[in-house]
Amino acid sequence: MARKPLTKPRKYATQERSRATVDALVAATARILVKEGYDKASTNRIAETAGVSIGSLYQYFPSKEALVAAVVERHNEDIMEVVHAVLQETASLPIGLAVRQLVTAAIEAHRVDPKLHRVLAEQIPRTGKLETIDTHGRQIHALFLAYLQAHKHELRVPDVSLAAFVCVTSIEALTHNAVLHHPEMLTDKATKTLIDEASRLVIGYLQAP
Amino acid sequence: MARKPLTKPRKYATQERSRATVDALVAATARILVKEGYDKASTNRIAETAGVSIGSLYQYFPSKEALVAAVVERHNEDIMEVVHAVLQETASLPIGLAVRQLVTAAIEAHRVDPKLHRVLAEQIPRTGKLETIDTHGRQIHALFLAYLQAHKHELRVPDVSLAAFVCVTSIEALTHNAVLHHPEMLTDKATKTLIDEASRLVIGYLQAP
DNA sequence: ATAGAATGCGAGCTATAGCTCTTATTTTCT
DNA sequence: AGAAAATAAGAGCTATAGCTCGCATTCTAT
Repeated sequence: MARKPLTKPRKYATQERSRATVDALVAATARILVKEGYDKASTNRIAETAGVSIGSLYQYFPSKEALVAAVVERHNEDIMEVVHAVLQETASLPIGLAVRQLVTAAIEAHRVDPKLHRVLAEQIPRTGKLETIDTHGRQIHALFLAYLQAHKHELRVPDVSLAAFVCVTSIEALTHNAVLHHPEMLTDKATKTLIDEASRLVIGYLQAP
Repeated sequence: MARKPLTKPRKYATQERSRATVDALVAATARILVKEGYDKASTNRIAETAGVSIGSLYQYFPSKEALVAAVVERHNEDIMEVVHAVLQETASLPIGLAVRQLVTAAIEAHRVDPKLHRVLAEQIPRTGKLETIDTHGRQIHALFLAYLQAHKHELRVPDVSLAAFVCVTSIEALTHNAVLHHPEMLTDKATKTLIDEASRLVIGYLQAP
């Protein structure tokens, strides 16, 4: 009924031309996701938008899901770049300042491509490959946990790992929610207030008497 | 090409028999969502599982989306029942105790039907009707804001409304995340610790010196 | 220059999703 | 009892999604 590998190996691009194709496909996928939503992002449409034939598309991506996964990964990388940068500068700061930086970074991260972020968060069914792509969540958690452990003496919490979970989850939710569902919080003034409050929340928690 | 309303009005069930049909359909939808995931939940499959013909299905639900929306609403109602109950008992308590109750309620709420909750949160593309069904989020926010306003004298926050946003968002994210992605936090002991920490987080924030 | 690999193409297949419409059954009302 | 309204049934239509496969084109390397 279905012979499996009669077709060519669906492998990574090696020549430059093909890398361009792959890039075009991923870019087109992102564009359509943002402008038209997940439903309209059919593989045919993606190929067409990318100026690539449907056959070529399937040479590099075994499924629509794989395409979306690539977009997610690319977006996560973009975000991690921002976060990483800020956290680096922050490593040696005391908690009071570091947390503030972290919150700021979180907001920055959510501003990288808010529309795409929203689509990825709200419209994409996490199924199959997509199910397991919370990479950057884990990563941030690990980074922040490391920071906390290095500053253990400044803390008053019973369990550092749990504390990291509490902080990261809260900050992420706060910024996510603000950026995606409360545009009124994005004026300069409101953003500042939000940062203040989020920082107060977390710092108070970490250093409570 | 397409004549619009040549068919019967797609209206609400009035007789008892039809109410049963509707219930069966909603229940079947929920069951399939949980057991098979969103993709497998085709209208045909739903009708079959409900023991109802596809024609009858479309007599009451104009689309698959409407069916899912019904499931979401039913689930939200279930959750709001729990939350409402707890918040009622809590209205006159001081913040220290009230927040603890609220956190507990949040966890309870997430335990109503975790599997369904997860599917609804992770697999359902928020599109069309679904886009606007965050009813219960708004509701909880309003309820908690009312509580905070009634206890304004106990607070030390610059903006009560913003404070409500911060608290509700954090608690929701914490419990959501814990219940859905950290089953190890669901032992009795771990849950207690989580409640302690979440409460400390929020109370510290609301009453900071 | 030419073989062989890598890449690109796109007509077209298969499957199924969502949905309509006609016909049959049950309920309600008089 | 019998007419009319409400409800149920399900064969089957339309559309399109995802994807394959044979062939054409372009690269790479000798």
